[in-house]
Amino acid sequence: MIIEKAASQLEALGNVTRLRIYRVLVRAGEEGLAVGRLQEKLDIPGSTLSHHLKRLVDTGLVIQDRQATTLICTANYNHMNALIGYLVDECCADQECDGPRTRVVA
Amino acid sequence: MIIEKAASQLEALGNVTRLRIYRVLVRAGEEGLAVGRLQEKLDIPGSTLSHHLKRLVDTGLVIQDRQATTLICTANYNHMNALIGYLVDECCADQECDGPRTRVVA
DNA sequence: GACATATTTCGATGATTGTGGAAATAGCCT
DNA sequence: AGGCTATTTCCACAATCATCGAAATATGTC
Repeated sequence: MIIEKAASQLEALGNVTRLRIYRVLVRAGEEGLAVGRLQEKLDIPGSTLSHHLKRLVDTGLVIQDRQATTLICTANYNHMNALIGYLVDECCADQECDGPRTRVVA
Repeated sequence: MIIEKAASQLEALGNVTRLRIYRVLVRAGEEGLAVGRLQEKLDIPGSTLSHHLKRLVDTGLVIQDRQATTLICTANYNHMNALIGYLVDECCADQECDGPRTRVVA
């Protein structure tokens, strides 16, 4: 994981509208959700939604899969876990650490 | 955790300069690092560093503690863990989930 | 008080972002 | 081809951001 990628992913999540979108997709799980369903759930104009979705897709946090006319969006858990790992993996590397730790479990 | 706070924390981390600052502090552990030491390590103009540090402090991700003329900065692990928890806590709530999971351990 | 060091605030500039309506495109069906 | 639905691209605008030099402030020492 290079820092530019981590930063762009964090920045993608660092906007209320995009974070709402992402959380709905996280809740939706592996089945994902069509763009239209997202739009209904979130009550956002299509152009705005499309714009934000593109940013999430560009960073790899969201995957889109076309099924006929509808686009199914799913949260990419692998990228999310890599990002979280990046944030915590060097915790206290320079120092003794007694604080809480986070780890990714299978 | 309200979504506005999570988003502002993510946005704070979503900038290469601030992420570099934050990671150095994470590595530094509980002892933290003075602003001056950060500046040396990162080779950033003081005004720029101060500006970014302020954003990290405002969101709660970094704590500053004055010791005489120097300001010691430390990463706030509790806030970081709360943020990570917010990102993953509702994973697949609407669906069966076989994907990887993340949890915070003591 | 004078001075030294650490850090922040001010101010200005160019760049990027968020928003959403209108028009365009993509894919399917008959 | 024509029509229908789903989604994106285009465009414009105001708002926010990143950067950093210069000046200001804070805290301690002599």
